[in-house]
Amino acid sequence: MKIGELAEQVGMTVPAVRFYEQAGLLPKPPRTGSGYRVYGTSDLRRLELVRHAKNLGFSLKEIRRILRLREQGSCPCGEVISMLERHLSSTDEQIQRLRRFRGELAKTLAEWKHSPDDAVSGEVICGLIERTMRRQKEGRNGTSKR
Amino acid sequence: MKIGELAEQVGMTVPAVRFYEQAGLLPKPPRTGSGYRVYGTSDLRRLELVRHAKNLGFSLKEIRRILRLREQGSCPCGEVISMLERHLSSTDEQIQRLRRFRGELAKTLAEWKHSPDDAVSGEVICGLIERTMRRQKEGRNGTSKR
DNA sequence: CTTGACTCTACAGTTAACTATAGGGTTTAC
DNA sequence: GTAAACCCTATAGTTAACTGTAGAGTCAAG
Repeated sequence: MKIGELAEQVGMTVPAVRFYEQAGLLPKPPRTGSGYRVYGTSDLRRLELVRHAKNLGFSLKEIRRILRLREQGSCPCGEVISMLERHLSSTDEQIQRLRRFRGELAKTLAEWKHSPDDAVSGEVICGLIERTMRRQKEGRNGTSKR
Repeated sequence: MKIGELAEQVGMTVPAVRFYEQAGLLPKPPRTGSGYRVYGTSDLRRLELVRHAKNLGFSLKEIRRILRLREQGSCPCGEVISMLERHLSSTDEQIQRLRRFRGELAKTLAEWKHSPDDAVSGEVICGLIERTMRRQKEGRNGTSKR
C-alpha cells in the first residue's frame, strides 16, 4: 500500500500522514527502490488508533507518549486511564468556565437590550461596553490574570 | 505617562501595549524628543475597554472593528450587540459539544475501569482504545470531518 | 560619572496540527 | 512516448495573541 491509499483509508491527507511519521506517531516504513513509502495493515490500524485517540481528546504529544510506552514493552493502559481522567476533569472545568461566561454574556446582553443606546451619555467609544465596565468597577474588584 | 506606567495601570506587559498599538487597537501616541511614547488618560481608558471587551470574549480583530466603526463616526453599539449575540450562541454550541464529549469520556472511562486490562486479548497497542474503536465501528459509522 | 532602570526598533519564537509551495522523480494508462 | 496522476524532500506559512531577544539609546539617582 502506498501513502495515497493509506491516507484515503483513514480519511486524512497525504501530507498529514507524512507529518505523523515525522512527529513520531507512525514508524518509518520501508521504501520501494524509487523511494516510495510502503505500508501494511499494521500501519493502517495504528493510524486509526491515532485518529480515535484524537477523537477522545488526546493531543498528538500524549498519543506519542502512549505509543512510546507500548514500544518499550509496558502496557500503557494504566497511563491511558489516568490521562482520560485528567481529560474528564479538565473538560468539566471548561464546561464550568463556559457556563459562567455564558451567564455573563446573557446578563450583559439583556441589560444592553433593555436600555437603548441613546439613553446613555458620557461614553467615548462604546457606551454599552463602557457602562458595563463601570458597573463592574463599582462592584467587586476582580482583576484576574490567567 | 510613559509606556511602563500605562502597562502597569492596566495590568499588561510593555511589549503587549506596543503590540496593541501596531495591531491598530491603540492610536500611535506622541513621542518625547528622544522617542519615548507619551500616553494620556484616554489611552488608559481605551486599553481598559480593550481588556474588558476581551473578557467578554471578543477577539482583537473584532475589537479593532468596533474601534474603527467608532472612529468613522458611527455608533458601534448595534454591531456590538449582534456580535455579543453571536458569541452567546457559539458559546451555547461549545457547551453542547463539550457536554457530549464529556459523556463520551465518562462512558469510555467507566467501561475501561470495569473490565480490567488483563481480560483483554488481541490488542496490539492499547487494548482499551482498540476495544473502544471496535465497539464504535460495529455501531454507527460516524466519520465526521470538520 | 557611572550604575541601573527604563525605553526604542526589529525580528524571531511560541503552540498545535497541520497545509501549501517549489522543484523535482516515478508509474501507469492510453 | 507522453501526459496525468502519483510520489519524494525541504521549507515556509497558517492562526492568535502575544513573549523573547539583540543591540542600542535615555534618564534619574547618588
